[in-house]
Amino acid sequence: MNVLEKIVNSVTNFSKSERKVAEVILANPQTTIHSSIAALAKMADVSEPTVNRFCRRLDTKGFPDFKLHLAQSLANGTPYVNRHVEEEDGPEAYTAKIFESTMAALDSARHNVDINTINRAVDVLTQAKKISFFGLGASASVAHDAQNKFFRFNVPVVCFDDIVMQRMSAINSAEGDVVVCISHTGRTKNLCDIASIARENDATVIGVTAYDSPLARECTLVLSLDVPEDTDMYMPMASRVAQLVLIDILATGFTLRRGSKFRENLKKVKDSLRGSRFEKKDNPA
Amino acid sequence: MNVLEKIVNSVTNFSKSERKVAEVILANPQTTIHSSIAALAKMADVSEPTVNRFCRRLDTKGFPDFKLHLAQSLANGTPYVNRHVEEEDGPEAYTAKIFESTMAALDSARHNVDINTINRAVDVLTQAKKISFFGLGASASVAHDAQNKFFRFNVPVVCFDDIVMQRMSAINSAEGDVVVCISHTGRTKNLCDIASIARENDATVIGVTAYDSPLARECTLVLSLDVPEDTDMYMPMASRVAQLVLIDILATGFTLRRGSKFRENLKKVKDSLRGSRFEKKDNPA
DNA sequence: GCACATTTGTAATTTTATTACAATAAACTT
DNA sequence: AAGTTTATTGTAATAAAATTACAAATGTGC
Repeated sequence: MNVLEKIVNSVTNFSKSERKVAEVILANPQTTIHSSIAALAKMADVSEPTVNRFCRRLDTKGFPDFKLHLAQSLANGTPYVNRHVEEEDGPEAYTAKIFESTMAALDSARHNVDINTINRAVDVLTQAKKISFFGLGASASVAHDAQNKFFRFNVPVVCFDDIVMQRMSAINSAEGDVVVCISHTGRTKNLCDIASIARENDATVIGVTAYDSPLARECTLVLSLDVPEDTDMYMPMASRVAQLVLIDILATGFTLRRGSKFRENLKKVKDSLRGSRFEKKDNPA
Repeated sequence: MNVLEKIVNSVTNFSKSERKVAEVILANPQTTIHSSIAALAKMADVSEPTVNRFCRRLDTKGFPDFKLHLAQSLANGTPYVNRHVEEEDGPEAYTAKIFESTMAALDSARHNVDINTINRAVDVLTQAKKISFFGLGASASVAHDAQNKFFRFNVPVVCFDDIVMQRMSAINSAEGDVVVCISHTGRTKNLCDIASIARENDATVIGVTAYDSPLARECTLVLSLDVPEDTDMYMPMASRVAQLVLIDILATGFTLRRGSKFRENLKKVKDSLRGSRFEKKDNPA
């Protein structure tokens, strides 16, 4: 356990003077690691040996060792845990929490995702005659993003966030076409229909969705991303970031499969943007 | 920069004896933080002052301070470094690399982002009569996502990924309106125009873009995210994830500012989706 | 209110780090 | 290549910091 947490947890075991020391340390931990035992003792208005005893009570070898542990706690604190945003949080607090819980979500997704399925999805995508990305609501922007990526590969790509268009597109799909359905919950009725229609027309359907959901059952291949979502906010946040990263992975797999010759192509696409941009001073031509 | 990396990087600037010290430290960093200067000097077979000079060369105040920095580096363990995808990478490799570099990007963004500006942006957004999100290319999907979030707040929100629509919308903006322009590079000419037009019409312009870019100069408020992008892939990946997280943060700040009463509203929006979804077995009604 | 235990502080000691300076080694000049 | 300069390293003295031993003070139970 982290020293800082340890201090908080064992406050009850401390004596009066030790508590004074704890308070000073918790109030300015960053200062503490750069202070001598004498300075800290003075700040807490106790004697030096009291500080030393305080350190020992926390199972450290002494004051310098304690500072080491404290420094480590401060370096990363609780690395990437899913901390929920609370009513009273100020900007620093909620910013940190959202970054951290997003990272925690990615970390979790990384361990849960099935590499094998990813590989098969890449297989299917590289051989596709046409690729369609469908999503609704929050997942629509993920579908758009996917389109923006795969479009660069010079493959026919479509993306619809309109049920009617999706439906028409699905009905027109044929063998060799790949339909990617994106939905965090996997319970959106309309999207399940789309998946079902596409399959009936012999398209391969990849679901970026929850394993064991109605949508998953309609798909040929399911890419599941078990992400713990903070439902307090009533908005999909971390889950959608994980979906995007998954798209990045599929796109990367795609380019790698196609080989280096193909990557020249990507460079061309990127270079084509130059005309629409202001040049960087240090990057003429 | 992390002390360990610093040692590796500045190895060329070291003298012979200092290099001996560096080797010993790199070989057993964990031991180092629990050693005295005398012990370390002996291990490296140099004198104590040499060790001290070594520490100073690394911009630390002395040996104890150096140990503190080293402890922090070790705590971090630099778990999420930006590892580049390579030609020969298999699915496990590139999947892991993309997850990790995305997380590294978020970690970096977290430390670079200016909380103060975030707070001011939230201020401005909560007071907006109308909010517009504009992005082009890869940033368009970020804009869509933002729309999807802010739309739930029952505030007038628009989002265009079409230059003509953006232009018309910008020209019609007025005091009290907030325009959010999203662009990783900040060099997209058309978007700079939009920002400029919006400002001329007294709208507040928030730029989610690179600090010190043409777009940034047109904005009232700049939210910069200094993310190291893997340009080998010729696609914006990590940077766009960071932008999304930033949107999440702004949306969260918005809801917190509005208070708990307002959050009831969000729940209603979410509940409204129920009809379009298959119910969960364990969640009837 | 006294004996005992716990907590806290003072002062001495020890450990640890730093400084000042001298010796050595390397580089450069003529 | 010898002499001069500069950089590097080490020795010994000094200073700083932390720890220990012990004594005073405070609190607790009977």
